[in-house]
Amino acid sequence: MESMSYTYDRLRDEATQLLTATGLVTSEHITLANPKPNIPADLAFPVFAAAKAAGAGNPNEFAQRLASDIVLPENGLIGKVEPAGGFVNFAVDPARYADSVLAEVREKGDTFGNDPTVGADRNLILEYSSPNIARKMHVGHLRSTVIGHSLYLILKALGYQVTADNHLGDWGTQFGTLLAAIDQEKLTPWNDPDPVQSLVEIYSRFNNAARENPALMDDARAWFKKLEDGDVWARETWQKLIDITLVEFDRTYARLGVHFDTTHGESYFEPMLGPLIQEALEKGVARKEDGGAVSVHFDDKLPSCLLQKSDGATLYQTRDAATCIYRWNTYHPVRNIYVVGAEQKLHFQQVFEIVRRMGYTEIADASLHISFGAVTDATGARFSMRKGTAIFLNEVLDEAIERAIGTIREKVAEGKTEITEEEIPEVAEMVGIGTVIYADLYQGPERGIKFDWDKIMAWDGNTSLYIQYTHARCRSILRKAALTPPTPSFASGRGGAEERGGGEGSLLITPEEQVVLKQLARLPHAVREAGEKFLPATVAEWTYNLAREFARFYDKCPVLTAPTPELRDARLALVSATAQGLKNGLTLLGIGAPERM
RNA sequence: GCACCCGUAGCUCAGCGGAUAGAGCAACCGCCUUCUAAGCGGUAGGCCGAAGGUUCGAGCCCUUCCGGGUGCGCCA
Repeated sequence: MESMSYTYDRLRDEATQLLTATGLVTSEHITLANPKPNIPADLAFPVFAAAKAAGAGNPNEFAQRLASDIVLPENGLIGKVEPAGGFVNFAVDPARYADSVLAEVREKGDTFGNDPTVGADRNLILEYSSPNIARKMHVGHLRSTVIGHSLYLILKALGYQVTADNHLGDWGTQFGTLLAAIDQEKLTPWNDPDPVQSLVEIYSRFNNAARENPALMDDARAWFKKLEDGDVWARETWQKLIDITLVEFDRTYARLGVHFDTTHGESYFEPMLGPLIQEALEKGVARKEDGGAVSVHFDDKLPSCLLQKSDGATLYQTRDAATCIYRWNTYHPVRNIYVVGAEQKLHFQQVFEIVRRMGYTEIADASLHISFGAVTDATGARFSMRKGTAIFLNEVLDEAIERAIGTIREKVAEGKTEITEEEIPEVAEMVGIGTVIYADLYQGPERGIKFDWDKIMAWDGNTSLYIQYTHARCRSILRKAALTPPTPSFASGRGGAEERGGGEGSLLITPEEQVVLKQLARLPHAVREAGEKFLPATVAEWTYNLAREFARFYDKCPVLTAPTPELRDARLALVSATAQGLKNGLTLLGIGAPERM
């Protein structure tokens, strides 16, 4: 499939071609940089490496020679070439660039920024969220869910056939704990008013008791073994625990707008575990220890781990290795991605290495752990379900929506918004939940997050609310413009203006207008980069910057009352394109773009 | 002890080996008779944890150290 070419791509290609056409540099020495904001150019070519390769002594002179040898084509996107120190700087032709960008945003609409040629329909597995059954989702689950879902949207926009998998924690000794407690105390949590809360309490009560009396844990381990062995009561009870928990999880996912294609819990892979251990033993990857446990040793690079406990039960590593191989056999993905906390880095290194040693090198190479730092409280302490310090995800969402409703009502009282009473609940949800999502996505994932209500609900500056507000302002202008009769040039799109000897872009020449256009043009680049780095923050940053540049334009350049009808139309086109860009950026983050707020 | 992540403005963070290191928050000063002031402009704020090295050029790459976090078989 031929790669997709946006205006910004053509700008870069044009610069590269102009440089190579001089015969002084070859494409291998060309890397284009973004000039610093104080430099009046849009693309820069640092000549140092090329000058060296060409045997030119002085980079400054080489840059001057290059610039003077370049012949600009008549209708190209580049309008000016200038040497500056060891750089050759390219500036766009404002009118032609503006026309091209506006046209492509108008043409692509909701798909502006997408590039399906990157993924080219290849399969990709993306695992995220993966909460444990019989627990409530707390703020710690937010990161995997939100980062994962945004990556899902971004990778789909890049043309991958993405399978989103919610790898539910529905297996393991923790279920032995619950079964032991339910059995001992003859409990029926599924009949309680808040069944999942009951499970959380049962689990914590049992663990507390087990610390006093370690023999209880033996009972728990025994019950998990029974579950694995297919004990009827254990299986039925376990299924009930899953069912009652999923009801609650699904409600949370619906609020967040998060989607999954499959929800194979760990238990799904359980039938594959025996054969997997057998295969690992036969291939000499694992070995049986004296106590009966099956272990894997990795030279001195990685600490060793277990595939089977001495009582015959399996572990997390066993199930993940089986999952990995299953995914290879089922999907043959080019990437197998896990969005899981940083504390599991070693775990995934071990799993991928086990799989590699078993001969599944393709899936080992394709597998990737996208890790993120832990969420802690303001003092840096981790949230603990046991100590009752955990903040539940639904609480956070409720609080965010409450605050959004409060603020919207204030604006209604001040007469600052056209929002209707009926629209408030929907918009408050978009705004409140968007705020929570954005607070996680705007920064890179490696750092930990200190959970702070005021910060997560912050409503100034780099927040989703600012972006949504900017979008609503765009839409407001466009609504008002529709109330007055459009002039012919706007009604016929770019055609009318071009007949007058220049597109609407030729009128958008103020710095404020140009900066918005140039930022708009970069969305495809930002989306591709986000996909390459698996980093939604790239898209968040682009979207925020577009909103910021537009806010400056909004302040300086009247649209509806522009000096001439032609300029009004040209600016309306810019407003429309900006609204589209903001919406597309927010959408890729999993955040809604309200019409009014 | 070993491994990985982080260390950039008072706080939270951006910064593909390139030009004078950037945003937001907080602080201070301005701007609503004009498209939503949830906004815009301005001021102030920095030995980019430290020291060596590589390079024409280092916040970015290498080495060592310091500080914080996380993880190191019968939990997940």
